[in-house]
Amino acid sequence: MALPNRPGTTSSEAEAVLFDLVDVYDRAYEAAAAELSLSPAQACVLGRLDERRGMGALAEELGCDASNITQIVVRLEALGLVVREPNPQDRRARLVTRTPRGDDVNQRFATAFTFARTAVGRLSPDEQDQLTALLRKALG
Amino acid sequence: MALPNRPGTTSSEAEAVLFDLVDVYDRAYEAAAAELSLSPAQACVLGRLDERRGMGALAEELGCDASNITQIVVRLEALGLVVREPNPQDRRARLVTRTPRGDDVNQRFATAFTFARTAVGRLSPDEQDQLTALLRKALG
DNA sequence: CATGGTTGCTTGAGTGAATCAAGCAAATTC
DNA sequence: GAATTTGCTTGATTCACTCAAGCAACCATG
Repeated sequence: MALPNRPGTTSSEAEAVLFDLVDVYDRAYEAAAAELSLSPAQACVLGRLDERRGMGALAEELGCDASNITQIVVRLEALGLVVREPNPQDRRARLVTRTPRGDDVNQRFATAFTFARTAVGRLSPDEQDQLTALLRKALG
Repeated sequence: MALPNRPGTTSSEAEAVLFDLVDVYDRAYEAAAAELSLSPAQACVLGRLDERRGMGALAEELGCDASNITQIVVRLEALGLVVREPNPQDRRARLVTRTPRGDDVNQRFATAFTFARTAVGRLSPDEQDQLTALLRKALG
């Protein structure tokens, strides 16, 4: 299990709940990925492939180096969850697509990662709206 | 930058804001650690050392293998931020303490990691209470 | 067109986090 | 006092991540 991104001290109660939330969320994400024998990074990339797209687009969206994506995609490909096809428009580029098995695993991941669904589900529709508004405001 | 723990699809708005929140939080934590040339895991361990404690206690609190803690502490020790002293009560065990430099770096990390403080600070005291209550309820 | 720069991706080297298995020494239990 | 358990470290392995370098293919511009 990955170490939490949790500071040592907390000044307000609201902050403390926030830390808890992030911690529980991250662990749930990791656990859901692990159920399918995926790393969090692999689950994340797999989830972005509803449409076929290039390596560079993935790197940019996910905010990391292209070579990082290469590695992760290579592993997903080795697992048979993804294929890299040549891009007919640009022979340098490669388009990544989920295989049917990849679709299946991705679907099962979405089912297994219940955290956000469950958490939001504990709130009434009104409360959900309040939460949304408060978090939007807090995020600035 | 680490890949986000973000699923591919989102069903409700509240969920989407939650994903954003976690994403922004994690990136802010990582960035604050990076400012001090620490990894997130190192910053996390350093933050737990307000009192001296054993390796095992750290591992248990942070929910990971003891050997993982060993590595991280070894690196923190190499950076001069932490020392491992023998435990007079139990000669198998070792107590980890921050050095003065460790205290300083930890303090500067706490200052640099403004995310939660800033986010909560955008809310009025009433709103903070509402948020706390909603998140508590959502966390179950 | 040629040639020079840019883009898209991969490779290689290096670091760190994480896990598991194995080991060792000190403590505990019986 | 022998067997077990506890606390930690070591070693091996995997993966994520970054940076630098490289290689094609694309795209100017003259």
